[in-house]
Amino acid sequence: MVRPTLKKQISNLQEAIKETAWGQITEFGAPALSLRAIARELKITAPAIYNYFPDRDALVTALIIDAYTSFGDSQLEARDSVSENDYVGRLKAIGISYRQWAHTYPQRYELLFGTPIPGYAGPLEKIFPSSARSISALFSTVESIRAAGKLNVDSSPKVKDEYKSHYEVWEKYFSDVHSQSMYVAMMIWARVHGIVSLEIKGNLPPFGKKGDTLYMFELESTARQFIKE
Amino acid sequence: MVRPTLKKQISNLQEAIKETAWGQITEFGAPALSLRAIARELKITAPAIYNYFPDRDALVTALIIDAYTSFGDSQLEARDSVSENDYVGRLKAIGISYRQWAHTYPQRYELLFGTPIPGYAGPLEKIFPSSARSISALFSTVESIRAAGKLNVDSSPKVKDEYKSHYEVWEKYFSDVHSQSMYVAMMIWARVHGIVSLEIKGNLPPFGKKGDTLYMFELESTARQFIKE
DNA sequence: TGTACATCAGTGAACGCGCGTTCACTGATGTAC
DNA sequence: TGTACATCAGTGAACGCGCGTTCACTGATGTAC
Repeated sequence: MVRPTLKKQISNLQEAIKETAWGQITEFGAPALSLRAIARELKITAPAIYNYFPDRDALVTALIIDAYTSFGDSQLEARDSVSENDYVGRLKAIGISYRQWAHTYPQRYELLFGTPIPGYAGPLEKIFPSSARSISALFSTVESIRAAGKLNVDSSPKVKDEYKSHYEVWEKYFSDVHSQSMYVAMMIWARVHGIVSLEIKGNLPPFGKKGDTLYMFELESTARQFIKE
Repeated sequence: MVRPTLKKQISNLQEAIKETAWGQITEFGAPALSLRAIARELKITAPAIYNYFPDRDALVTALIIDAYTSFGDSQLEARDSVSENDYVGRLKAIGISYRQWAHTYPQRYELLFGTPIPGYAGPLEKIFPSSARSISALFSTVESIRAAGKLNVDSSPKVKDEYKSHYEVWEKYFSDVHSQSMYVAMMIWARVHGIVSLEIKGNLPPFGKKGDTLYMFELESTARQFIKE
């Protein structure tokens, strides 16, 4: 029934296509991704790619999902590397891992959180699971802090009922996360994303690759602001 | 000597090209910017554009400089709309204006602070003056706070001498801004940029266009953290 | 074991497309006498 | 005022390029009897 040899070949070339695509993205940027260029580098012809991906968008979608998965792995790993009731430690570990992943794979970070590829409109429902999983490390940690009564509500944004309707999409995946936690998590995410994305784009020139100080300070400030000691 | 009629025509079409370019960027994104598409929309032929811009990159550079100028105008205006010694007021005004400008011109914001256009490597020395000017509203405000002894140094990141060499580029434009102020200004910038860029890219879905609450809260938190009352 | 057959990954030619840029040109406008 | 001339913004054809995608094909591999 199963033909292992063929199957192996298939998955090899499929992986090779994706790897080459990442190489191209690294070198020329995501918007310049081209099936022909990938084929050229792999020394195959362009139509061969169609045996593995129905069209260019499908390849991009696969890349995005892979990137979210890799990102999510590192986030969850960071969270779980610190004991469950060391709240500050978990938050910091997640934050440090966030920046590290982004610096290791700046193009993947760009692909996930930067400008979308022109002409590409991904199937959100396919992407969302891996996307939600990747952010769940942060969400679940903040929620566990709240559940333990350690969330400093006084210095957190107040949830207004009128905004609850906006949660719909997320509630499907984070039904067990209190909206208060979502607000705080979003705030934390925005802070780390702010520094990291300016760093990656080189818009933090006075600090160059030395954003460490700024970043670590921001993690400390943030933990101090939102977590009761 | 001067031929006003001709000159007027020139500047009209030059402006029209840039306006059309912004329209295209709004509709299809910056990376998809195309001289032929602009010409088509203006009902001229593509080579006519070469009378106004030596090549595509020059047009992009002009767009970027214009965007920085527009952005800088709004920043400086916001700063100067509040009396000089109302530090919190000035910071908030700048912050609110930042987000407003970004939401009014999301594509310009993207062009300035988002993913670069593939294949475009702008002449930084041409762009930097307008770029530096645009961020100077924030920098000068933080510096005036520091000079007045109102900067809360305890809750600000500490400047390390080893990083001073990274300031070179910026020092040319901000020689009168203390490095401590730079650190704080960068931190503030990263915070507003974090929220705004997530909003623009739709990555703040539970809040949608309702990022207001989060944003205003962040401005308040930030002012409270860095300014002595 | 040997042969006839089926599968199907990868090929090569071709499609129609849009792009930036060049070039010799044209024709309206404004200038000089 | 009228005419000959200069300017130069915009034209239209052409260049070489790369792209995504389609299609009929080929030829190696594995299967069935």
